[in-house]
Amino acid sequence: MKARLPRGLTDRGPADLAAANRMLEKIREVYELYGFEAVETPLIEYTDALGKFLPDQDRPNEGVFSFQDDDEQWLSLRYDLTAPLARYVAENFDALPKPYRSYRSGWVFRNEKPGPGRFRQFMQFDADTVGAASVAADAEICMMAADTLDALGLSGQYVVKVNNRKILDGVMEAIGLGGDEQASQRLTVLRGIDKLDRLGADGVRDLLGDGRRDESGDFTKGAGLAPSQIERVLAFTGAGGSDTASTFANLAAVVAGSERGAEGVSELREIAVLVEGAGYAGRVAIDPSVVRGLEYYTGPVFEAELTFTVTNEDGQPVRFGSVGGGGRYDGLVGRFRPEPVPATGFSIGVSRLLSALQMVKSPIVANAAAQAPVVVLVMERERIAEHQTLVAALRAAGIRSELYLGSSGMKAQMKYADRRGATCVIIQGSEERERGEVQIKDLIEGAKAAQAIETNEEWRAARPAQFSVSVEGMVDAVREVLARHR
RNA sequence: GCAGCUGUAGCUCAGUUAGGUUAGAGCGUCGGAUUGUGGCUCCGAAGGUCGGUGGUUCGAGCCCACCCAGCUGUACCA
Repeated sequence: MKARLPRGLTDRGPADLAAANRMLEKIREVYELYGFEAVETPLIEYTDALGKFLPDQDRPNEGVFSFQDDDEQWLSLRYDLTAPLARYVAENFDALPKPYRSYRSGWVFRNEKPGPGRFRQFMQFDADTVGAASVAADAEICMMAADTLDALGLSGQYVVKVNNRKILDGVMEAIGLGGDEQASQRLTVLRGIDKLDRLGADGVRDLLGDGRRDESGDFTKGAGLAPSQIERVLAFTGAGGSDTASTFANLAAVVAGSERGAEGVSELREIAVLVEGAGYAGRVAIDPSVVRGLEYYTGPVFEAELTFTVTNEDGQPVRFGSVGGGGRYDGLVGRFRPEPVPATGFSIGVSRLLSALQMVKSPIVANAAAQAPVVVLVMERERIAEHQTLVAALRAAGIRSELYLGSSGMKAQMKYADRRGATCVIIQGSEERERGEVQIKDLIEGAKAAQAIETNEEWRAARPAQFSVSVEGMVDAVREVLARHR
């Protein structure tokens, strides 16, 4: 059998795990500080609780991993953390304080085509406030997102962009796409706008009109809007002015004649006032080009974007882009309840944010991995118990250490220690044992010394960077060596 | 799903103007020189159904058909 990792999934090593844990801990601290509390829900939910999607018998795993329970009910792996939270809140509604503010991180799964930076299993870190209809809740979430990015060492390198779905609804109304029968056309428009950053205004213009042909020759059908309708939509996405006042003036013009649009503008204005009043101007900013592709948002929508540039595979500098997003979803919890329940939340894409932190060499994630263990070599196989006492002494002193457990000779053991990244090894053969001593070899110093050595004979004779200490002195000596290379 | 490209050793790739004996290299791995010392150097070894199946041919890694897988773009992403 061939060992192979399913596509779209990934293994993680010690360095990645340690870095991710450090980052998650930092995010958690900020969320706790804001008074959010932890909650965890399972990876599996009833399929119908996750959304309107129901697996059909032919393709039950389209988009979401699904399977049938022994009672034939459909179960699915969660594809985000929002729908399971909605289920949890609805199910425990009477016991929870409202507004209920909670956070959680965990794996989510999507059965979609993977690509660079896109996996079928990935981690999200969410915070949500359920039961607060005020835009103050939305503003708080945005400010908390900003504080989180600051805490991670990204100050000045991000902006949390805010928009309002109601304004777009107003624009749709104004160009005659308001009715229920045009819902699918509205969704096409929404998704077209969402690609603005990737395709530019011209690409989006094609998508809103007849359609667009990509470089492989594949054709994507457009929304079929008339030129005047398209320009009105683009006037909305391009309404961001040089300052907040001009942005709002542009927005007011774009939604002229739509009550819902005006409501959105006024909500957005309220958020702007709250954010500026709290001193977050510049970090949290109004940006009409943010729409988000999801249908369930009902009001404010946000996106956290990193503004520094990275070079892509073609050598072109591009913005790092979005590391999280969210918005108000007043309809989701209400699906399980007789009364409507307002809610708003924000979701961080953990692995994307982590790669950003690694890219800017954030101290939060640099050298997060534990120092490699001290390796005690086995020189006299029949006296393994005595070697074990050396390891035990190191461990008792809190020093990460291990006994070589393979069957190879000393040379191979040295190679093993080298490959482990060990800072030093402990050598006790019969000579040292009889003297009550051990040899401590500093592998890092030794490697440096080796660079000056040319010949093999010299190399073998030199035995660089190693010294003898009494068994009693071993722990202190090892501590010194470790401290030198920390 | 649609479109394009690519499949030769663990990895990166050669494989020559027209098909021609036993398919190569570098890196990596393992062993030895050095049975108690990482590196360097030298020597050696292991490792391949040439993605699969069928076809053309005296003969296929190379040509043809179909299939599979991977990559890239695009769509979908509730």
